[in-house]
Amino acid sequence: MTDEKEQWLVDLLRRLEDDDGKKTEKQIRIIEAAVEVFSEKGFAAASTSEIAQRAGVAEGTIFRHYKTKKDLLLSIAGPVAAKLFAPFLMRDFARLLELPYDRVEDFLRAILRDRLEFARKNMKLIKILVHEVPFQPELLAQVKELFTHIVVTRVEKAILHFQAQGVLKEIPPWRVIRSTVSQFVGMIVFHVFLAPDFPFDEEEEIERTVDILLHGIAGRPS
Amino acid sequence: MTDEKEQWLVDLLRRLEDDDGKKTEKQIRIIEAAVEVFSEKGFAAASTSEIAQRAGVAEGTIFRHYKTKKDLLLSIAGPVAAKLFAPFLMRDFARLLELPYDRVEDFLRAILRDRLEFARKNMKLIKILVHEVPFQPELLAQVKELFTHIVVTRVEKAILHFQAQGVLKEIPPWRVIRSTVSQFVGMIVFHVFLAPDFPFDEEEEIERTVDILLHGIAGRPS
Amino acid sequence: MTDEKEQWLVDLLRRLEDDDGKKTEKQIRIIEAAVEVFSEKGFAAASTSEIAQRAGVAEGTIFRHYKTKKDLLLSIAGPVAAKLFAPFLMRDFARLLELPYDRVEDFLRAILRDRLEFARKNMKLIKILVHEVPFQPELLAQVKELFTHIVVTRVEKAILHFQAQGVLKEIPPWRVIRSTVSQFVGMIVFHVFLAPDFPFDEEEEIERTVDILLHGIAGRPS
Amino acid sequence: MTDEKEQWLVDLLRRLEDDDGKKTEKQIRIIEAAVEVFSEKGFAAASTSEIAQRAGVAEGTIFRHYKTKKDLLLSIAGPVAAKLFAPFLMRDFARLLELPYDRVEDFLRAILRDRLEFARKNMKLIKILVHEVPFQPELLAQVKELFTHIVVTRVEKAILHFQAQGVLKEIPPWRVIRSTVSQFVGMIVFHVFLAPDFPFDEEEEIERTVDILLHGIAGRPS
DNA sequence: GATGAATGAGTTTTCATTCAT
DNA sequence: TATGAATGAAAACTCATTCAT
Repeated sequence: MTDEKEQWLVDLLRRLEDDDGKKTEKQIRIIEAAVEVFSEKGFAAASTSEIAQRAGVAEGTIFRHYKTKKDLLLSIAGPVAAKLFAPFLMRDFARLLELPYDRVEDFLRAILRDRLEFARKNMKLIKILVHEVPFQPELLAQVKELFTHIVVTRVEKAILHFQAQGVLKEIPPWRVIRSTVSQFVGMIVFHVFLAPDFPFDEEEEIERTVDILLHGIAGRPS
Repeated sequence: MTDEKEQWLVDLLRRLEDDDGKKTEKQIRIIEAAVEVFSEKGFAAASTSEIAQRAGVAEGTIFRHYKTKKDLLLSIAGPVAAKLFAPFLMRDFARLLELPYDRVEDFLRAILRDRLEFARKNMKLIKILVHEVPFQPELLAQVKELFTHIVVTRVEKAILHFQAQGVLKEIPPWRVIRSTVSQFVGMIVFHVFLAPDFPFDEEEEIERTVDILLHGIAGRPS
Repeated sequence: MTDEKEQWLVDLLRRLEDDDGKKTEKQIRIIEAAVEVFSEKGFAAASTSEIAQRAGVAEGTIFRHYKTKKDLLLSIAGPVAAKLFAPFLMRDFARLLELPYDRVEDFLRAILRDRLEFARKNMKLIKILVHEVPFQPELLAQVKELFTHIVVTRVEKAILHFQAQGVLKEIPPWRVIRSTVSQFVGMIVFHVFLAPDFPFDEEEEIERTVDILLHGIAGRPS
Repeated sequence: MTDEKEQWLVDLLRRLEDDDGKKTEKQIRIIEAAVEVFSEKGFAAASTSEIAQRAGVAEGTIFRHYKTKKDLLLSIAGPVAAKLFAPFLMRDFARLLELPYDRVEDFLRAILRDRLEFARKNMKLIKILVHEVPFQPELLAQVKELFTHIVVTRVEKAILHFQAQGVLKEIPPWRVIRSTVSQFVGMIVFHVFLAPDFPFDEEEEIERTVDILLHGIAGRPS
């Protein structure tokens, strides 16, 4: 990994932490209210006056902290994009390659468990991000940049490593990524967004999902 | 299948066909323009005046045909929801159960091929549907109703049938559905929406995707 | 009475009768619907499309018969104004002066009875007239012209005649007119518009009202 | 009078006074402009843009103070309804019953004088009220409630009291009320609305009107 | 004569943003 | 820093009127 890329990562992580610091109480209330309203009605249909009302501040106060309504959106949705990919940015991720090869399943389970938890805690933020990405070029660029960066610098390497060990099929890495993301996203969307009341044993769910990802849904030809 | 359910299906299909009939030329231009603008900016951020302009009609003309802007949206997004599930409503689908058991892969490929084609032809409509469903209770209800109906009356039966034949693993049907939908949606989203310029051999893509769905991404422990 | 004035009266009466002749069935339905809608919502708040709908004709049909919406109003409200004053225009009215002086009460009763009946049969039309007169200069002029004409040419003469006979107090005729109109209008408004369900013996009501007009509400100082 | 009723009265009077307090200058200008335009064209035909223009404010400003155009109307017409009946709500009114019986005429004169003055000062407001009451159920209900309340709790008692003293004829109170209202309204409508330029000696006018009300228009049979 | 789709000017209403306090 | 009244541009929607059929 080049110095430049390391720097980028360090900056990002620092920004994410700053995020929660140095904010007045009103600013926090504004963000919270904005998250609520944006996720309920969508960005375009949300009105700053409703946000102000729910935050218990004057309309003008919003514009003291955020130049425009879109600024407010970006200050909310931007960090989520980064946090979404955070696990892959952590130094821990690199150690993955040192794992004994038969622990890959554990790793996939850990990732899924972590992102499921994250999605549950950040439902509204994720809803906002997903809905606004297609309409906000800045967000789209940010997400693409993050995703590409991560995939290129880390995930792809890991996949190739596991393929060399024979743990994964010899198929193009992007296909592995796509399938994994598909299964994981499908599982998370179902449990968090579509059927949040569906009762389930989380650990078993995770295990089954990883199992299907690895071994498919076909029966064993006897 | 009960008569009542058959009737529902017949009604729906007829409605879908009527859809394209008996429309004045201006009405068609309005719909086309609305699809464009809605998919570009999202429903809330789209203005009826821009739609009118692109359709080359007076703004009032829109409101002669559609009582409100939301009416216009629903008249566009409603049918898409139905068409999205159309293949499962066709009589042909029932014949699936008569297939020789080793042809299940062919069937999955056919479905994926068909929906990929549909997505490509209806990109904008699907984008609109997906984006507005969470904000329009009417749409949500419609989609849920369709999905539930189809799953309950048809797909589940097919899955149980194939499981009895040993073609599919003995896991809860909803898990089969979720995994299949996840893989298929992931593949379609990637090729149609995220990377439409990615060069690929469609038939191979389909085959690989079905293969991963059925047999997973794990390597063969030699 | 001068020839000119006689001519005016003759013209008016003829016009009133023509009114109901030579009208197509659709025209009649339009008028009826317009009366309904105008009286329910007021002229300005009434829409031609609602009138067309209630009349069961196409919107364009209204404009084939009436150049503008206001035209439609005037064709409805104008005649009512004339009919409102009709009794004073009739030849019979002139004979009033030949009545024995002690029959004045009978005459007042007859007028009140007649106008009460008229109001009951033309509630909606009168409502329209009253509400639109202040906003439609043409109507206002028409009403003023009619009222002045009648008062000057007929009623005033009658009052002076009765005063000469000692049947009426020696007060300015306009004061007699005002008091009479006030009492009569008050009575009609009450029974027809304000409390149409108030049960009452019409003949007694009329008698009492005329009695109060003539002799007041004061008790007899014993 | 029960406590509850007293409370109602107190509330109403306080509301009427508040009415003129705590209003920004722009708000006052909006009200004034609205009164002008509503009285000139009627509510439905008045446009908020004209009101804004005459008030010298932006159109949006109107809607900051009044949620809808109808809100603006009600905030204007509502209080008028109350003020119209105010004299009967005052504590002074109760003292009427203590007057020497031969002062009833003075009392009627005072009422008439007061309401004549009120009408002159509030021509436009009264015009608006009268014209909109039939089309705004809220207003109608308010007026009915006020009128009924007053009549039942106060006026009727006074009439019975005077009848017991022999000052008024033994006729049903509602008939006394109707005749009085008719005569007074007739007089006020004439002098304020129909013929505002008619030159007259106000005191004499009032006296004559009360005289006719009390003793009628019949001549003294000599 | 009758229709009803189309118009476009006008209406009420919303709302992000500014600014004096 | 915070406020909230004020703005005005733009939004959704209405409707009397026209005109080709």
